[in-house]
Amino acid sequence: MDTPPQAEILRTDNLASLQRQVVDFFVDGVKVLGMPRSIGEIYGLLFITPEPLSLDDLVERLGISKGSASQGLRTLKGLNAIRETSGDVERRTYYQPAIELKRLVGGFIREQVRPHLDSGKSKLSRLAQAARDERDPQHREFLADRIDRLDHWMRSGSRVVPILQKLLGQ
Amino acid sequence: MDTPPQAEILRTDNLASLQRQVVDFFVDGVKVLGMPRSIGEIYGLLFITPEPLSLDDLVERLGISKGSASQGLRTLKGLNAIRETSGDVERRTYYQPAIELKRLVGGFIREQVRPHLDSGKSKLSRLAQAARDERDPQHREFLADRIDRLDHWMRSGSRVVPILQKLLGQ
DNA sequence: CTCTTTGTTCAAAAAAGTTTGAACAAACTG
DNA sequence: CAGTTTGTTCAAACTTTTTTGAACAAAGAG
Repeated sequence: MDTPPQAEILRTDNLASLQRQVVDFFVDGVKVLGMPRSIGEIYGLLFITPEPLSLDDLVERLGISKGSASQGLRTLKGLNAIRETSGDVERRTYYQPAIELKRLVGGFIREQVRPHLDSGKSKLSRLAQAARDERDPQHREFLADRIDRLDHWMRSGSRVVPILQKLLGQ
Repeated sequence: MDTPPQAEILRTDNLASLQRQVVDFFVDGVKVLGMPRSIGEIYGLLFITPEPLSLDDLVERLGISKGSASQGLRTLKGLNAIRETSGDVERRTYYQPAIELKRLVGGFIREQVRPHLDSGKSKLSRLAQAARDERDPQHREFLADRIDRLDHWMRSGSRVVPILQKLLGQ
């Protein structure tokens, strides 16, 4: 946590200064959300480029590997963060960014937030059961209290998610 | 992202099963928030232990190094997530968890959310300036549009934070 | 069917992030 | 003061995560 930013200097890409700035902006953004830099680079470049880009365009302009680009595009698809434009004659697939905040937030919540809330809830009920097995009544009460509190936290979280989603809708 | 959980098997600690479960629950929790496991372990153990614990208690029970424990406690202090109990006669410092969700959320927002929002805003204004330097009017308009959109996103984010904080205020 | 283009997969390499532990500082004790 | 206890620091070791790139699959073109 809190490690100083790496050099940022020797990346060999083919971007103009403004593009690089935007890409870095998104790299920071996705890092905050716990995602790898390649995701931010790909989305960022799509975001600041008027025309749709192909996988090979991304590889060339960002100076990343085909593997990274392919994997990054897959994740972005899963998040509903990009659209594929099926070129009519072209065989190659071209990508454009989804730019509606609502859509992006929705994808993130579906893919990254909900699963954790769900698995947390199931762990919590196993935990509650274990707490009931405690022999010492005093300690059992303490455990029940703490686990109850955890349960409240999780509920608060679940309650807040749709509100958040609504507030960021547009 | 999305890497399978590691073994979790060879850790040598001195915890009962239920304690271990709770600690792991918090480890997962802080990982989601982008923090290292030691933070989750320390907070988790404090959370599920009735009496205050010292740094050496944490080292011994969790099987982590003094360095980790010291650094973890420092971070938790910064987040307002623990309280130090100044033992009257005891020289040693003992720690208890702060268990009010409001307080925890507040600390997290102050330490982890606000700084990113702030640095994002300043990067964005530099970006807006750069966009005005674009020569081609068509492309300049495109850039202005995109950067304007980014600005809206940041504003939405800033607007939502205090609401979130209020909603989670117990 | 063979060649080419486009994209995917995944083991190994590299990078990033975390933990350790020995050296050090601070402050109390006798 | 010298010795002890408590806690901090930070470079090196280690762990985890990400990226690379070569091998492979799929599907169109000739």
